[in-house]
Amino acid sequence: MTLTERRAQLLSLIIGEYVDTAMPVGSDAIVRRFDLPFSSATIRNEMARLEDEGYITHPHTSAGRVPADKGYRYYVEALMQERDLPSEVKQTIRHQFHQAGREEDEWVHLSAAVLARAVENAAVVTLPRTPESHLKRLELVGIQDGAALLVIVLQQARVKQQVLIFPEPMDQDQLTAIANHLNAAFRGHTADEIRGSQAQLTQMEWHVANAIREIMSASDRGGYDEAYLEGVRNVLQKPEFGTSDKMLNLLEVLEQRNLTKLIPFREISADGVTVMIGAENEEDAMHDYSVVISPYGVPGGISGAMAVVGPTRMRYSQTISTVRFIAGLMSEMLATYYDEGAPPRE
Amino acid sequence: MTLTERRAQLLSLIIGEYVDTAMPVGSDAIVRRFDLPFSSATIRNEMARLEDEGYITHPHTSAGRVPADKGYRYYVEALMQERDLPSEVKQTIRHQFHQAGREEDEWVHLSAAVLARAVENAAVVTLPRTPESHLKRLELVGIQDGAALLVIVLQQARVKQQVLIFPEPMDQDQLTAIANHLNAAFRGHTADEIRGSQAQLTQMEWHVANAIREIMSASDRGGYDEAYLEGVRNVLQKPEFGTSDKMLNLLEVLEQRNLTKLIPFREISADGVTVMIGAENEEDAMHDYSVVISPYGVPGGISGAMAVVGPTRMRYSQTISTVRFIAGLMSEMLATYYDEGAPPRE
DNA sequence: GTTAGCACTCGTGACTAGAGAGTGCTAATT
DNA sequence: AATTAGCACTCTCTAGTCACGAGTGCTAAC
Repeated sequence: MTLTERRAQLLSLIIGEYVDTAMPVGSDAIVRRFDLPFSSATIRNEMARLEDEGYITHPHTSAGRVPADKGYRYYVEALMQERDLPSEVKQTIRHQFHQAGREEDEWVHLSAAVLARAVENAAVVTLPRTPESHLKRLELVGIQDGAALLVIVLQQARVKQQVLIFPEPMDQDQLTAIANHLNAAFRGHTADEIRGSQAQLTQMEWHVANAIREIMSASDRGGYDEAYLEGVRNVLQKPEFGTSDKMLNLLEVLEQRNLTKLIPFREISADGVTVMIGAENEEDAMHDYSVVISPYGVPGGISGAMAVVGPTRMRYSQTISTVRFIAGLMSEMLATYYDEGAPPRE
Repeated sequence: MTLTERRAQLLSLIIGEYVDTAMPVGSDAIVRRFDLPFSSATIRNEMARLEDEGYITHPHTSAGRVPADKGYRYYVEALMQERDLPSEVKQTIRHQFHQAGREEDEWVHLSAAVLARAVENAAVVTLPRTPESHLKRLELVGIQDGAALLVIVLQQARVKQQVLIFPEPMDQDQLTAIANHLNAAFRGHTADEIRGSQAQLTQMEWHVANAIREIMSASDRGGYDEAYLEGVRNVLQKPEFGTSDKMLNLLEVLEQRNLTKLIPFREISADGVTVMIGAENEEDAMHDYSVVISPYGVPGGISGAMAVVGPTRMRYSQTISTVRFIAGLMSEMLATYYDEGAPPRE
């Protein structure tokens, strides 16, 4: 399924030109533009062959050629050379990144914004999740007579909180006592272990333990369901969309944040960047869009995914490099702070 | 500056019709549509007067009339009757709300989504903020040799976290000692009080205290800067925007989340709903949009704002009712959990 | 294998004409 | 004085026509 050298070259030129201009490229135009040592007729013949084999198409007779999904695919696999990002760009991105605030959510949000800006498309970054969370510490702080704030710290520096309502008034000393007892009983445990625990608990303690279990389970389940989305505007600006229905479809899917459906997070290879082009994506609404997606995180530990979504007409090389770079940065940051190894049982 | 009874009626009809159809309404059309006891010529005369006085305009000669900002303003002030939401609608909204999760951020996010859906426009909800935060409790949990997670609980059940890097390895006992000391010294204090404190601190303790101060100050400053935005799609769907520049302008402003600029959060009246119509908003990008905005929260305590953004052609009555209702719900929820009264100094 | 030549196809933009919706004005009517 | 009928006028919108240009596909010659 390989192309002759010349056809490959030609495909590459067509894609390059089309990506830049968003206009179908004709045989004549391309000969003049690149000073090819062939006539336009030759190019036409070659184009016809490329079309026969499905790499490019025609919007209609007598328009130029437009790359098809298969053409982009071949380009990404065989023709494109992924070059490193220019160091100024890297520097800029690093700089934007170091303005990150203190919370993990903020990093995720920021990385989505930076990515979207860098590739001029929409970017989606999921919250990272841990393989299975272990309880590190819990705290109960009274806020009203019958209510307390439950704060739990999980392995990998994740903090969760919830307001608990008690059936009867509790003072801070009682709360502290409960917290101490539960800390002693459950430190280092997973949600499942807490469920199966034989520890002797008062009714109140049991109430709290229940809440803890729920929060931890939710945290284990969660992850790819929630994500930050940035740069929708970039996509809408592209000339190929004139408030068309396609665009609204995309928006609909993107906005409901049901991204797991939309973007094949599951299919991503464990390392490196995956590209899905147009109809390769099962979701109908995505048939005119490509997704460039990469996992990030610490091997065997905390991990998430980030993706770029844009029209199939996309600068794949640059996009892939950028996603790779930002995923790397994010992984670094997480590693620095959260690489804890096996959870201790103190 | 009041209108005659009939002109007011007419204005009301024009607005009603235009809001529904998005098309300029003509004298003839309106007579037939509503079986008015006048001829279209009479209506034309009245329309001409309304136009002279600035309540409606002409896109061009020989098109029907379109309400002007001033017309909408008059409508909102004098003509519109705000009716209570149908109880099914209320019930639906309440139901969606009660699926809210555990964290305050989630409530805010959810309320934006629910609001956007209910009014079929974009919705913005700021994170609520407290007047001035008091430290309630802090916790240090080691995560690596030289790093610990600082968790601080503020008055009103706000939890903040940050990873702290120490210049030298610390074990959990040392961390706990620091936390205990600082808890004793600073419980109930504000950021300023911590800054001015005379407490004797070791170098490490001082390091931590600094971080606390910073986090608290940031939390006091913050608030209106960050917000959740939902339902952009609803606005883009409206017939009046065909990927026009106006739309992209709006998107640009909305997406950068620099909402304080965009929406006059400062001008909102302490209670009740404020409406800004078209050019009443100082921001140029907003001249074709109206904003319906309401504060929410606990009087004298935690508070934020929520707003609906849509084209000036908007169902003001329904929008106002909905915003009022959802702001009320949100306030209730906050009050239930966070109404602590004056901060205790234990 | 490459190229020149040529007929053919479509989309685009400019122009025109007619229909439709609406206005504004005037003069007649109530 | 308010209302109405009548009418000329304006402007948009749509469809139709036309010429142009970019492009293709094919054939025959190099």
